[in-house]
Amino acid sequence: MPIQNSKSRVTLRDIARHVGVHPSTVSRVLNPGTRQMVTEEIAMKVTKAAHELGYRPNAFAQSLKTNRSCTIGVMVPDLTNAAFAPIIKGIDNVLEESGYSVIVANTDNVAERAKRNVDKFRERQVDGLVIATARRQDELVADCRAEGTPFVLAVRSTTDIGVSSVVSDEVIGVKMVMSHLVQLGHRDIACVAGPQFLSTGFERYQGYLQGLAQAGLEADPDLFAEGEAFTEEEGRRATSKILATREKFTAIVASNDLMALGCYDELMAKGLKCPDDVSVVGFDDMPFASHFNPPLTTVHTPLLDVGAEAARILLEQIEEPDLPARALKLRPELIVRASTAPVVS
Amino acid sequence: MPIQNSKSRVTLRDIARHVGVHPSTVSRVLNPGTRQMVTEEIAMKVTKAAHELGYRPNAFAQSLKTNRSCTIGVMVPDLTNAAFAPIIKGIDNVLEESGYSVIVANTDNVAERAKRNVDKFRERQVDGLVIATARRQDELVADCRAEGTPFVLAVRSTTDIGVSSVVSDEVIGVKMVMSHLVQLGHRDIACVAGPQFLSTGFERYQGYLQGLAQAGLEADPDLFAEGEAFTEEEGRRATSKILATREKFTAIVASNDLMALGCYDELMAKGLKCPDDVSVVGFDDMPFASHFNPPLTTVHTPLLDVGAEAARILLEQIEEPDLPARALKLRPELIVRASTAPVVS
DNA sequence: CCTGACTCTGCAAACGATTGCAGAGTGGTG
DNA sequence: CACCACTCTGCAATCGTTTGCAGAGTCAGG
Repeated sequence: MPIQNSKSRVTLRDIARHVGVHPSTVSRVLNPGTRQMVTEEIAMKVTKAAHELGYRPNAFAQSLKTNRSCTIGVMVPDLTNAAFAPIIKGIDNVLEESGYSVIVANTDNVAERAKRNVDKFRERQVDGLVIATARRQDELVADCRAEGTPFVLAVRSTTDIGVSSVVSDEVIGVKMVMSHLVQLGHRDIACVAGPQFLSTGFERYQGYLQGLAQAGLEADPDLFAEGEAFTEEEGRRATSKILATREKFTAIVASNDLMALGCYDELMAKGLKCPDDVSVVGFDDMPFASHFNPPLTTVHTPLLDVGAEAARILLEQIEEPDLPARALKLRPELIVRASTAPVVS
Repeated sequence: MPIQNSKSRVTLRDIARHVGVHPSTVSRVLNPGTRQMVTEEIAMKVTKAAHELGYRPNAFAQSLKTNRSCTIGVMVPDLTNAAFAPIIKGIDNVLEESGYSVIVANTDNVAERAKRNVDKFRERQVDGLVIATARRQDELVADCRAEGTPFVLAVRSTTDIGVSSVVSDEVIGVKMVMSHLVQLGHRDIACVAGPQFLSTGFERYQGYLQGLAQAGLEADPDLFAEGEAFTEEEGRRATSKILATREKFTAIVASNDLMALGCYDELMAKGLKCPDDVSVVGFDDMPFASHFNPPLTTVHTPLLDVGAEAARILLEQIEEPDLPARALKLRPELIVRASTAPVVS
């Protein structure tokens, strides 16, 4: 087997010379869309030669000419947060089939870094963006709209209308939680909320309020505390704040699983037992939520599907830029585990 | 504010025309390496114009010309496995500073998919690869060597010599585990091993054997079971196999945290308590290992650092392709939590 | 004042593909 | 037999940069 000099790439020209045709002919053969333009016989020879010589199209040259990179950018706030990996996986799964590649960017929740990343994406001419970092009011999103870059929001939406997004239906989710708790006899239900500038934090809190109202319960400001981030520490901090001002309550709705974990920590530190003294419920159903102590009752967000759907919508949008924006809400599911229990009277 | 027609990109030419110089001059100004070739006055004007017009270099054109894509590919077996996200994050962190972007590929542990992904990477002319999917004998790795693509292995190494890799020092890790267990009085220690075709699975098992020997204990084949994958189910299956053949043992060394979780499951199903009846230790210290029930004693693998170092080595390798390969072993750390306890006699 | 050394800028040819256009060849029809 | 329509292939421009080379200009030294 002749060792192919790895420095010298095989180009269309090489094939052309080898077969004895013009490079453009080779190009036509190799592009499915134009293949039928050339005689079958030549086409065969070209394909064969291409294969033998080990031809690999130069993606840059192609992109330069066609202005499409077959690449999409994904922005996540924190790769380490177990919730985002499934999203990326979902995206990757559907994009792989279409020959797209995904470039990921980790913003670590800093806006400035997000901005830099979008810039980098633009330089790389990504065909579209999946944004999982959006705040409810996000200038980056506004920027993308203005620039005309196709993009779709995942998990977190903005207040703007007319932008595509795929999220979990938070309202339904919280309602399930609230009726579950009420059914268990809880009447004093606290809310350890996530940041209100994120749609997830906001909507889950709003849903909590609605849920209370629907059950004929009154919202007590002392039973609410907002964390500054969706983290365990903030969950703990918020819980401790509530515990400090208000003694009696029997359940906590945390805005995501990590914060719920923070509740666990603080309750344990204060000698309270979950679920015996206080029931806790989270959101997202991240991996291992079933292995926490106690196994966490939570609202399952179909993250893989969120990613997959976002990718599909984005693909559509890239194909037909004039398509109207689509806002998709996926159905969440209440997973009852051991962190919620009937209130003992 | 004049709305810039988003269709028409600003090119070097545009700037050149605007300032009244030749495109090549603009190019020189904008490239840090050649900037001092041109008069400061012109350079200033160019920079200013570039900024005003909102110039963004076209990465394709650049790459086409320079043959460098400032892009590296990362292959992971499973994005959803919490262990791999930190690696990617580590990589991203150091690459971002250098202006590189990372393209991720998820192989889902299927070799054929890995192959496709490497092909895709080649088409995209990635400057290098980080491979976290390597088997001990990996033809893909051999392939990459043959092709001369710069790459470095992360977390998992191969039997080849002369390839760069950064992994955790498994031997040290297991030794710490074994002496910890022995010190607690354990003498009948089982091993729930991961796949032996992966370096992690293999070395952790070898270390286990060495550890036994060092403590003057004999290896009992009945106390060993190999899972086919690093998953909770396989961990559970292996545990159940050991439980079936051998009644008496007081500790299990699982080859990673997920498998340890499987041990938990099976022990509980069989009515055994951890750590009262059986101590369990895992590997990796994945996020939330501290929240399992009981909190898991495990060997912390510095995944973020693994990623970061891999990226650094790769960068070096790209800069100077003739550099000798470097195999880096990072120091793991034993994290003692509540899943290990003294053996009660 | 001429020459040589130097500095700066422009020219033009790449990089590897795509694509509108035109021309060559073929075959069918009036 | 002439002409038209049609199919197939080649030509050449183009995408936006980079870069070796050459020419223009400056300056100092002899």
